[in-house]
Amino acid sequence: MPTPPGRKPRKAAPARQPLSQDLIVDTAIRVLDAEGLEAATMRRVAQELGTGAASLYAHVSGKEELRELMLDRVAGEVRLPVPDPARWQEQLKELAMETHRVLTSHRDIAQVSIGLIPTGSNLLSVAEAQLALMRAGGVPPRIAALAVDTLGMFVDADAIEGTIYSARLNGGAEAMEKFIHYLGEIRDFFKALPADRYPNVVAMADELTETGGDARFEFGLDILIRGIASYVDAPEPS
Amino acid sequence: MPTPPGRKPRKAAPARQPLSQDLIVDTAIRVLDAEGLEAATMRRVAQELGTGAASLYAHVSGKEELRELMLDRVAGEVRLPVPDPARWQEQLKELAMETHRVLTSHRDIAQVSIGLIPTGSNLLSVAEAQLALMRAGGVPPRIAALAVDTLGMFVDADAIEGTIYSARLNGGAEAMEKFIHYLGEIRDFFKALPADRYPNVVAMADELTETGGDARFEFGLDILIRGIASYVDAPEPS
DNA sequence: ACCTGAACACCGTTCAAGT
DNA sequence: ACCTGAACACCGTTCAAGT
Repeated sequence: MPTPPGRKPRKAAPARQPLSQDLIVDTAIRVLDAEGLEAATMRRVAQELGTGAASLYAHVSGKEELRELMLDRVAGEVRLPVPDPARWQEQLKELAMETHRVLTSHRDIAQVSIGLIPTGSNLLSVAEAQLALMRAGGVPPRIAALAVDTLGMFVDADAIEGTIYSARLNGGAEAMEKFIHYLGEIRDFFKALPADRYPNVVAMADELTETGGDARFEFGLDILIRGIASYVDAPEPS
Repeated sequence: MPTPPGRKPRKAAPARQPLSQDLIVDTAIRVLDAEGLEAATMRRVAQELGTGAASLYAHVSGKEELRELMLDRVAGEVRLPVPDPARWQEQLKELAMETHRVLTSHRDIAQVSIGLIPTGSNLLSVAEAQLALMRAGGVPPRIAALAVDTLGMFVDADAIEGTIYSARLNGGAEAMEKFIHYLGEIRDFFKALPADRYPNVVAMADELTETGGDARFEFGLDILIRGIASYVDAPEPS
């Protein structure tokens, strides 16, 4: 069939943007934010871009690399402090909370972070900022290096803990309600346990099933930073 | 064809054990230990049992429940202390290390533990033991409840950290070598970074890429328990 | 160089049918 | 009640073929 007059011969149907690593990561994060990490598959991201999964492999080595690129893009949202040596403990806590906030604002992306040595430029900037704060505060290098790992692990773990249920459910405001309801069921379950085998679990059922909100995270953070600070001008651990 | 004389008419070909939840969990853990969590799929476990995946659904509600049952079975291997109030901090540390040891001896099973509220009987026994130690030591209930969460998170996170690479590789002794080699590459990468943007990462490249072994884990544990102990006979945090 | 369709070797879960 | 095969709707990755 010849093209009828007045109709442009189609070149690229919907004038799609050409593929690029940035575009792929953008799209993957959109899917992540909307439906969680599990939904951000190669095939799904490709479909969102109007192509097939095979096309992504020209820009990304595979699923694992895409996930790491997503995490590093997200890490770019973390606002870094200007070190003030007098306030290093406070600033370290704030940075951990800011990182936690950014991670949890992107569903279960923290899943990618745990057990990953940071190599992306934004992830490295966060690590650099943590190290700078501790060095300014006089924390010995070996302790500071260990503390970066420990703090990162703690932030990741709590971020995962907080998103695992809401990520599994459909998300949205009703997810929170469902979680509260689930916690109530757990509390009743704990209270119904045999008191001779689990006396403390039964007795502390209420305390164990309090959402805590950010309090639990801050509690852990406080004792971690307290511990780090205890090595300032002190001998290293044997 | 009639059955030839002297040959028993086949009833159940290899006289297979009938399916049961225990048998399914046993088999799943065998696959886990041999090839890691990712390999322990419904289909794979069923195949190992000489049947189809659909057959498992009569004994287990799905993949998630199977994983939780696997974790609880593994938790049964944790040796629990007899509380000695005078040594509660030491015993709490030992219990955390024992849990860590058991988890890491089953590949990446810790992945299942993080972000899961314990409901299995063995998991509850571990939590009960932790609570008993802290209560014996005079830790206030609210702090003890928070500390169970925090300690569990920390143990899980470090167990994941330690197994993530070996689990991804084929496992075995050469996995460790490969990991050491990978760490060396990361160290070189850190040292090659622009020193103006990442001065501390460059300067501390060696410290940041030390395997640390169990030292890092113990470091975190020490400061966590130190922090918990600081709430004994002290006012609760606001 | 980049993109594609098709294929390969997998997933978890459901369901009608069998015993 | 328990088990099964087949089907459904997915995965990640590879590869020969196209432009």
